[in-house]
Amino acid sequence: MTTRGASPEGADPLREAQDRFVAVWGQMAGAWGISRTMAEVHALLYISGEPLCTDDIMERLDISRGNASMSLRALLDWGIVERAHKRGDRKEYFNCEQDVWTMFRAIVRERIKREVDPLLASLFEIRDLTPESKVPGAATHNERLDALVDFFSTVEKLGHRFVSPPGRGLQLAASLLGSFVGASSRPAPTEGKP
Amino acid sequence: MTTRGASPEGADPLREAQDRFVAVWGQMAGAWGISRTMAEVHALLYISGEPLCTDDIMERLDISRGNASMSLRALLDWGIVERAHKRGDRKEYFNCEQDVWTMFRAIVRERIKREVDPLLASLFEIRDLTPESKVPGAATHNERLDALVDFFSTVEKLGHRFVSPPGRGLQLAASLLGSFVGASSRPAPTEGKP
DNA sequence: TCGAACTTTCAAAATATTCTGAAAGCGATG
DNA sequence: CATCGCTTTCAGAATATTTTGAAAGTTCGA
Repeated sequence: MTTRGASPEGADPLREAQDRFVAVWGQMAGAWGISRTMAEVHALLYISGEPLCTDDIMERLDISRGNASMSLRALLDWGIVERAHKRGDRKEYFNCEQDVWTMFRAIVRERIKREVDPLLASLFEIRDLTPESKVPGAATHNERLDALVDFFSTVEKLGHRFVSPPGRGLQLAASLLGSFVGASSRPAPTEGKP
Repeated sequence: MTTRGASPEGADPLREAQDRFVAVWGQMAGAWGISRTMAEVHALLYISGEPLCTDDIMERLDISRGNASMSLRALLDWGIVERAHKRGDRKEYFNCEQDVWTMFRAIVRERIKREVDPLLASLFEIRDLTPESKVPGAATHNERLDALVDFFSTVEKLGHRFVSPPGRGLQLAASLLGSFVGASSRPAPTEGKP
């Protein structure tokens, strides 16, 4: 169906842009430690901006029902997609959080919980394996562990600070740091970046 | 064979703690988008605090020469491990950056370069597919893209600010935000820690 | 209580990533 | 300039992750 018609109406540029966005977002997935499909589902819900049902997603992304279901479940767990319903329709629809800052606050919250907190717990345990009184040679080893503990404690506190208020955590941090953000101030739009 | 002098037990607590740390750090790897082995090699170099050669790493981690070589190369590319040499020894040794803040600055620098910058470039391209003059229905679509562009532009600027100075970027941000960081303040470590 | 309309689950299949080991490469030394 | 000691490369093997699809589960209306 995507065969380009010679007429100006042949291609749908909006659809095309959406597909590009879905692909780009999907590529990021690896770096973020989630599956490509999960990222694509999220991308589709975000960029289309309206509630979609499982079948919409299956068809648009060409994935199986099971895959769509599991990806949606994971997105719900992350708190960046929510269920929605249409009157007189038994199907479930899904809606992506549309405020970017709220979305990333949810992501940060979840990653702290899943990654930073367990890591800190492990670091404490590991440090307790080598009390200097019992393990004389462990001084520098313990210092190295402490340095990591300090670092991740800071990250955790900063994260909570970013996550908890309804306000603009990161933006606030940014302006406090002296950079004025808020206008997108992009480089030349048409062609690629330096 | 690890029997060290008068130690009553065969166990070496320091070695054990190192192994635990290597395992824990390795588990984080998935979430960070790097391979488990690469993270383990890094963990070993960090926690042992001294230069190790390829054979040390192979033996300690029980991995092949090829794997060790590739992981080390990747760590060098990330700029968190450096080559070292011992006099009268032809082997190459490897040294991990020992300052945690410097280490994470390198990581942030690299991730911005590899993930954020290309993403921003793609977002600009995608937005240019749907100028409102040519694609009347694209207004909200473009707004959604702009919201992401703004967000990642902010992230990029903040990142550079954290990365560039030799000082304590994140710590500074943290204290400006009003949280007092620096003491690790967590479940009581068995050993007294200031 | 039944059955239609959906959703979720999960074992097996498909796919992607990581690891190995042997061979090729490299550069210092005799 | 041949050899030695060490490092890097890469095709194929091993392993891990992701996806599918069909069956089981759930919910709602009559």
